[in-house]
Amino acid sequence: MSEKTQTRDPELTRTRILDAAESHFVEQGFSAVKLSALARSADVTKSLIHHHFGSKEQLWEAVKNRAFERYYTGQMAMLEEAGEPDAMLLRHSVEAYFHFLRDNPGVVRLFAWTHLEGDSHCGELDNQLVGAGAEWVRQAQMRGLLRKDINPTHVIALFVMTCTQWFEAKCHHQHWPGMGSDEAFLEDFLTIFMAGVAPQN
Amino acid sequence: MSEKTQTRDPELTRTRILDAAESHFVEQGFSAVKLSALARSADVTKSLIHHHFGSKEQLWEAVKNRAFERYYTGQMAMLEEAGEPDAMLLRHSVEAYFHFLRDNPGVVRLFAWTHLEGDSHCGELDNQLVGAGAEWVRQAQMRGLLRKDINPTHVIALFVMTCTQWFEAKCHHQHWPGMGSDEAFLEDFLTIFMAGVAPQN
DNA sequence: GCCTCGATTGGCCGACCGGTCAATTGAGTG
DNA sequence: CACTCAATTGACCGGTCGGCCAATCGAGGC
Repeated sequence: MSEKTQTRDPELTRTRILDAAESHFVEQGFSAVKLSALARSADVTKSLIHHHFGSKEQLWEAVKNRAFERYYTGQMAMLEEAGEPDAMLLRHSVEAYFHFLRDNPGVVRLFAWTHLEGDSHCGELDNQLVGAGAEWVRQAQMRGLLRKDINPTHVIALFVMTCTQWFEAKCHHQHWPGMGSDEAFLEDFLTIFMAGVAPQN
Repeated sequence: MSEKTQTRDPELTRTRILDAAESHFVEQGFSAVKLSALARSADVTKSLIHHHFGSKEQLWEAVKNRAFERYYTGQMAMLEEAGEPDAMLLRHSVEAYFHFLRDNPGVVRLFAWTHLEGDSHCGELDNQLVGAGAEWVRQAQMRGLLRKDINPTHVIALFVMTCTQWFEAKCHHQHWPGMGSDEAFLEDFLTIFMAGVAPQN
């Protein structure tokens, strides 16, 4: 059978630690996390964490790497199933990205913590992603689907940043007077964005 | 003369501590800051910090309050000198906000740290700001200067969030292929944004 | 010239942090 | 079965964290 009842399972232990660590780091950032509490919530001894990951810093790196790899592959899959560049693709990409972030709040916070730390590594990870997106925009521009007088990379950056900030700073602006729901904001953003990038007559 | 050479100046001490604390907190966030290092860089004893501010947490609150008050009054001043709602006001507001953030990188990071902490207090501070901005958008909509089918608050939120995220996550996307300078991005954003909120024919 | 009271100092404390280590356990190997 | 080696444990360490306190200092009021 596949389920092992063995008392020792280093692989499972590793992921148990990683899972607990991710939730702690996502919630509190690097320096506020205490290894003792982390060990407790992973039902593991502190020494075991050091055995598997070396140090708190290395554990943090491991957590980030795993999360960003998940993010990266998820985005890559999205991008590949996108299909032919037509008028609606950009709209659908924005919607997909927005909903992806909504469903993965952890990754948004992880990104935010690393931004504040000045860690640019995770930013370099999605160079390909952005490059591919920008390339698509460029093609759409040539086909007359999008206006030509804007930097393709900026188009991608604009919607990525907007989606990110919406979820990252939600606690900040959710009390603003007149603020709508996730979907209402997305709809208005898409209205403005799509009209803004459309070819001018 | 105005310059006092007295050995004791509690007011100056307070601001020396606040200044040093702000730069530390901006750089490292709350929990990574060590009071001992902070005291050293403020040229002050640790005890003196406790004497004036009570605890690390209260000092953090004081730093945030001072910074956000500065932010708030700065924005209020900007808003009041804005003048009559004409076609260019929105564009100029975006430019002004963008450049304000560029020239005050500390406040961006301070906002970001508090977002991640889940502190919604500073978000409530600018309810009036956003309310006033949204009201202006509403008037512009009625005058036919802006399209009517979008939530005014979302218009404000969109450009605020974009400017914020641009500076907050700069380390993340500055290596993206094809990314332009501050001004180049602002120009493209304004192009898209202004075309997007313009009345549709 | 005291006297008062806040400003300021240095020394100190208990808690707890991340990390180490020697010892034990258990699963695989031959 | 014995041997090996990684997994796992619990006790422990040095460092330093935020915070406290008694003593000293200095400016201003009477």
